[in-house]
Amino acid sequence: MSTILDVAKLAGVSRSTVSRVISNNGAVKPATRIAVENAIEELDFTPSYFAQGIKTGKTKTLAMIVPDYSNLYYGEMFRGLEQVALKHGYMVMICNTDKSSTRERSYTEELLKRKVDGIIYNTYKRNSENTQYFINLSKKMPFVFMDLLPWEDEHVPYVLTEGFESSKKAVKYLVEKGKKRIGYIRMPPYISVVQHRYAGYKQGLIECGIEPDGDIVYQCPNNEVGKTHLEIGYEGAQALMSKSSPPDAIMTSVDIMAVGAIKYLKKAGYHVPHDVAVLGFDDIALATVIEPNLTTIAQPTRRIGEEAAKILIAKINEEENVKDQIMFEPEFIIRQST
Amino acid sequence: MSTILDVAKLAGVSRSTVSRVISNNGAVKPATRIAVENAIEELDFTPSYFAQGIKTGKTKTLAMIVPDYSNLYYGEMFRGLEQVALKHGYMVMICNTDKSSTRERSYTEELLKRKVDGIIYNTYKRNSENTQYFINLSKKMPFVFMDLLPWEDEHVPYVLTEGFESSKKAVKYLVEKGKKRIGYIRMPPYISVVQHRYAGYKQGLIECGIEPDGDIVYQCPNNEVGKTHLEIGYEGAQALMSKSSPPDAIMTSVDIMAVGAIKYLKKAGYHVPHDVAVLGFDDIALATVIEPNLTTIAQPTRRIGEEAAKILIAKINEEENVKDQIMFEPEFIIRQST
DNA sequence: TTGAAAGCGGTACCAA
DNA sequence: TTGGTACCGCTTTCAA
Repeated sequence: MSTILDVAKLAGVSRSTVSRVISNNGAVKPATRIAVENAIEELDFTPSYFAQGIKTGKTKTLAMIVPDYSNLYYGEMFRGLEQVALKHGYMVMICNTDKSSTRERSYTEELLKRKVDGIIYNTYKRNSENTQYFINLSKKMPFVFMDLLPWEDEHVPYVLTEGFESSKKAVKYLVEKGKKRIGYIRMPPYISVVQHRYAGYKQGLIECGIEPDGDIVYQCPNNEVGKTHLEIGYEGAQALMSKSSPPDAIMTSVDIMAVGAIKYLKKAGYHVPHDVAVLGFDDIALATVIEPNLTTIAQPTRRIGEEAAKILIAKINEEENVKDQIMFEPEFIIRQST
Repeated sequence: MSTILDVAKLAGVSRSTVSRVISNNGAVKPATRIAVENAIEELDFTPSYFAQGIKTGKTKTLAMIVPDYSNLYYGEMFRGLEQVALKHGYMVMICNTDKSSTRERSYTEELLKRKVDGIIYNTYKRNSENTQYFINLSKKMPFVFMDLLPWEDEHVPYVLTEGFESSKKAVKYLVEKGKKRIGYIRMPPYISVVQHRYAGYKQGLIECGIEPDGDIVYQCPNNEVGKTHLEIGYEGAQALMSKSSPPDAIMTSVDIMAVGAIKYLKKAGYHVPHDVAVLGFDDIALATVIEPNLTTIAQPTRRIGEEAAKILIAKINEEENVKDQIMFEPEFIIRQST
């Protein structure tokens, strides 16, 4: 492995000049630059990340914290992130926290030690302690919250997909389709982004002149460890259909729950969407695999990842006035399940 | 951020002594060690990865190269990998190559620059040029091939799941079920691990006294860019069923293709498994979501990731006689699709 | 068992 | 536009 000194000697210049060429920082006469570049080429020289980092403090590394990597949603987001990152010479580490707040913290501390340049944080819970920790962190380093509702009183960078209005519209669509009793399967309320969607659902009912009925809202029992979202959807549908006055349509917080719900409904002999319509949120790949294909409120997942990476990189480069709050409009995709 | 010098001052010793304590390298008097540890604690000091790395060359970082991250199979593998890595203080970078050999190379060169301590390589293609490059690399640094057939003439570290015998057995099972014409949907032949499975399929037929018939083997047109495996499965089933003498059972290289095949068969009005049985390989989560649930040859995917990490870490620690060739026996899981 | 000091491979300031 | 040089934070001889 050749060093900057080897290059300097071969090119007949000083180390400083070589440094200027490789970091593209400072004026170098074109002829000199070419000589240096040739020397770099000839020696197949690449600067050491360590030596660079020790001075600059930059690692050219981003990290993404996710609650559950077995949800393909994050895989899709990663692809967008990776693409932008790579274009700018960054690499991405993935930190899977298994929905544990403790692991979110310990992982983050590890990332800080490693001096990653920026962090993308996919929230799972919104409890005050962890949340405050991350809000503080977001003021000290490039940081983006994903899928987390903005706070009124704090400026935090975020990228998310609108969930209130879109859920409201979905309710109206179901009502127009003739559905009278629209149920909901939701995650625990401390998961904030999903709260948003649920609030839209309730508001939609009210605007259609329907009184929201808590009896046909299924909420996952408190923090059921080990239960996948698929299972929650399955059990939710089962619980809702066993009510004395069961729903004729079911909305869910996320697609994968809707898939679980459909699985139960079919098994129990209900026809989807004739007996019960089902509507999801996300538009994961699975939505077009299951039958009937899932009607859903589609997030531009890959683009979300791309934008997050762009925000981070702009902040790392200390660009002024970075637009660091982005809300995407989802797309309502009607398929066979409604 | 405090430095080693701050710790040294506070503990009343030299930088060298602090270094000996943190790297656990060299003799330190117990009392001194405790004083240093207290100072470290008090200052919340953590050594800089850069400064350490510049001397030791170690980054405590692993990388995993995958062809297509939207296949959840790799997500599952990552989980196993991550768990073991974390326990030993390592973090993992994921490199998604989109099945491009060029990107495999460029990504790897980036990893080398970053001095990652070990690489896990999920092969997609087996072309001589890239393969030779990686074989050479595997002799120079901790490296594990995943899902790649061993070579006769080279010792390469690998972790994979047996595919020949298990595929053979699957054929026999289908024959016992009364199936007479067993077709196959496969990936292009340059994907070596899948070759293995296909060879087992053919051998199984022969041992059952059935002449393999190329007419009911669907092979994805050469390197169809943009086609997902799901789509290939769909189109494969379509092609096979349009033959003058269509199959009454279909095996596939991987589960996700089987899912695509089932999707077509149902749409075209065939009953699975009565008209056509379908059998996959992998046991991805989707296998129990689709209907009918997929019969498959299950890989212990998470364990594969764990073992790969263990091999890598053992090699990094320069342990002697590391068992670096592991073949798992798959489990045959009978569900509803056969 | 400890400390002094010379690197490691770069960056960046200052002077020329 | 260039070179000299003092770092960056840690490791590792070498002497004491």
